[in-house]
Amino acid sequence: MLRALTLQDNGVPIYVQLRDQIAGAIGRGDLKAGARLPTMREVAVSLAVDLNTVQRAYAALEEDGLVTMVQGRGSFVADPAPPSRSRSAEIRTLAAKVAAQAQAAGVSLDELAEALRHLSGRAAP
Amino acid sequence: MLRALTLQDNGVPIYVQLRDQIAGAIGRGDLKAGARLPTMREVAVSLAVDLNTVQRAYAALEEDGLVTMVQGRGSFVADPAPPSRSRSAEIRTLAAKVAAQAQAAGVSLDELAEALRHLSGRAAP
DNA sequence: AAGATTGTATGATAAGATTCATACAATCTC
DNA sequence: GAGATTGTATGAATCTTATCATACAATCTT
Repeated sequence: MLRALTLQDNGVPIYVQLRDQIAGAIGRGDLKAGARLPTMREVAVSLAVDLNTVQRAYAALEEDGLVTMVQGRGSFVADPAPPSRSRSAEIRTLAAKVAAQAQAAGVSLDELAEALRHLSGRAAP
Repeated sequence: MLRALTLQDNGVPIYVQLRDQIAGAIGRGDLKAGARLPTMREVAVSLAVDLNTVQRAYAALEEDGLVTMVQGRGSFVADPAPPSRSRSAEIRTLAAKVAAQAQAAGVSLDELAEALRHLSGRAAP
């Protein structure tokens, strides 16, 4: 289940906030493959935001291969990971995304890398 | 010392990225109270960004009471040290979040950690 | 005092983001 | 098939971001 979307008045464009929050929910597993996303209109109304703005966020998610939209049905978490992409490219993409999160949180990449290695059970080299 | 500032093409306004990165550096202790910030012009030139944009980021930081600017002298970290609360806990939270994303993407934590190290190693000046 | 450095300011311009209003198209339910 | 739901699309208006060019003011160095 998708935790309630929230908007902050911190200069980050609304559609970026929506895109990142939903992408996070998908990556985190809160929204599993095939799960239905809230309707664009639902999001627009609940957040008092324009339908076009929500559409932009959803379109960006589709662009990233995270969701698929079907007219008349709704929007769903995409089933497969993009197959045409090489694995190393996927890793780089994830790393770039994560790097942005880390910077926003004021965490250096080295700090995060170390914390991840710690989580994985191995000690740093 | 302030770690190299970087910009990402992810829809977040440049001045917001600069503001958040510098605020993070201050909160993290990379920039201690009284320390001098890089010149607005230095930042503008090194990142190929307009002086006005950098000024906007700095003005936002001054608005938040994080830095003070003195004409002719430079910009400095404000004296009242910002409350850096439980930093290691923040890092662990971020790491857990990111770990979930990596797992959803089929990327091992070690692979991601290495990719992050790579990103951090070739940071632009 | 002179020159260089640094922050401050402005006005024009272009691109991006957001809203409003409205309409159409595909899908589902009855 | 009729009606409701949902995604798709457009065009205008407004505000925000970012750039460019230029200039001024305070401070420091010499």
